Amino acid sequence: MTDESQLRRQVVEAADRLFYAHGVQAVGMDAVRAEAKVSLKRLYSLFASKDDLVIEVLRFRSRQWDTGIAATAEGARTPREKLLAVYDFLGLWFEQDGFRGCAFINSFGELGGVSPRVAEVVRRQKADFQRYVADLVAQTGAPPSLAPQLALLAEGAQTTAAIAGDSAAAADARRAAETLIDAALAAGAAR
Amino acid sequence: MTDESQLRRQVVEAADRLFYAHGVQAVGMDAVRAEAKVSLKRLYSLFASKDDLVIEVLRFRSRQWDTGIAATAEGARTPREKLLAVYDFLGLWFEQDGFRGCAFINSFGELGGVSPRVAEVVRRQKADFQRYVADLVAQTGAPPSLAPQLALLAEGAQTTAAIAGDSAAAADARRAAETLIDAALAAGAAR
DNA sequence: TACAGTAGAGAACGAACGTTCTCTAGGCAA
DNA sequence: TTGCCTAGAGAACGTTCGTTCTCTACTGTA
Repeated sequence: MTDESQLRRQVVEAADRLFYAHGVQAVGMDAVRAEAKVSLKRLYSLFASKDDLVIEVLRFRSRQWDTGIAATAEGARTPREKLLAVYDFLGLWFEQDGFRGCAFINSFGELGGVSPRVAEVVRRQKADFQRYVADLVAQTGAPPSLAPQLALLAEGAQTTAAIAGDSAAAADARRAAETLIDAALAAGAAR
Repeated sequence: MTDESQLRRQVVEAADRLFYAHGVQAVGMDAVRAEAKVSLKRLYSLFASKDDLVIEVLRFRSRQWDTGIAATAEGARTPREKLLAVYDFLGLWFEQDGFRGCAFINSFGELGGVSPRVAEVVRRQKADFQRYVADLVAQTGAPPSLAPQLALLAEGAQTTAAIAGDSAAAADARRAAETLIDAALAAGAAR
């Protein structure tokens, strides 16, 4: 049982590496098998189909994102700093070797039009992030309309960094976020 | 000759519809043939391979984007209004039936990892847009650092609207852009 | 009418892929 | 040791897809 869940994780991580680097459809199940160092039989005993594996990989990425964001927020004290920490987190990520954008956005572009399950997982992930930002915005006392604006910056930074191959988008987004937060707080205070 | 270029356009538009709706790899050349109402032989006499067709479709989208943005800017007088018109353009696009995000971002996610040609076309398209925004920013007199911030909002709006299936992202981006532009101009004036 | 050339329809080919099946070797109980 | 069960390696199967080939019908010309 523990052995099985450990194997599942091993396969999911291997598939995640390959899917992220090359795209889902460009990676065959045999390549996943080789990367995960499992037999094809075992692979199909752990996941009924490639579709199921793809969904599991996305859920895995989702958990990774959550813990990464939470860890970065740890180092920040005020809600404002926690919000800005999101962009610092993005900056570190963009610098990593093999960064190729947001796996959810990529998967949505590739499979969202044909796989409702993929579309749903991606939608949920993005909705969760919107909620996370909205909570922090509420804690700053700024009006709720600030939250989607800050989320837009984060989404835009991910695609821009991926396509331009330049991590500067994180710093750009952070500076824009500072301006927006300060303006929102000033507008609130003036009222 | 004119006949040939007209046929090419007919095929490119058909392929664009299918690729955009379902993703490139989910659409076979036979489906393109059916949608374009051409024979397979003719199809391959117009485009040497599916790869070539994909590139041509992206270039077609690129021209469409350029003319769309230019047309929207027509109705605006000041550089500031031209910048904000970008988000109005996005808003109209998001409302259209079958909107499924930015074709360049989608293609990059699907094929960027395996096709350098696709990655290059996407990169160029996004760089052109950055330049367009930077030109307008310069005309407003705001510091150049404002430009990538405004571009981030546009990129983020496209993915957010696609995934959430909600066109509100355009209005969010527009409001954020107004705030950023005003803040940048105020900071410049204060100096 | 006879014929050459062209283009369409779609069959055919070869490769790749998701999935299943077969064969074999190794471990373990009796 | 003998027999049984499991699991790995990878062959095999059925399908899909990109691309090419074949056959047929039609057009225009002499």
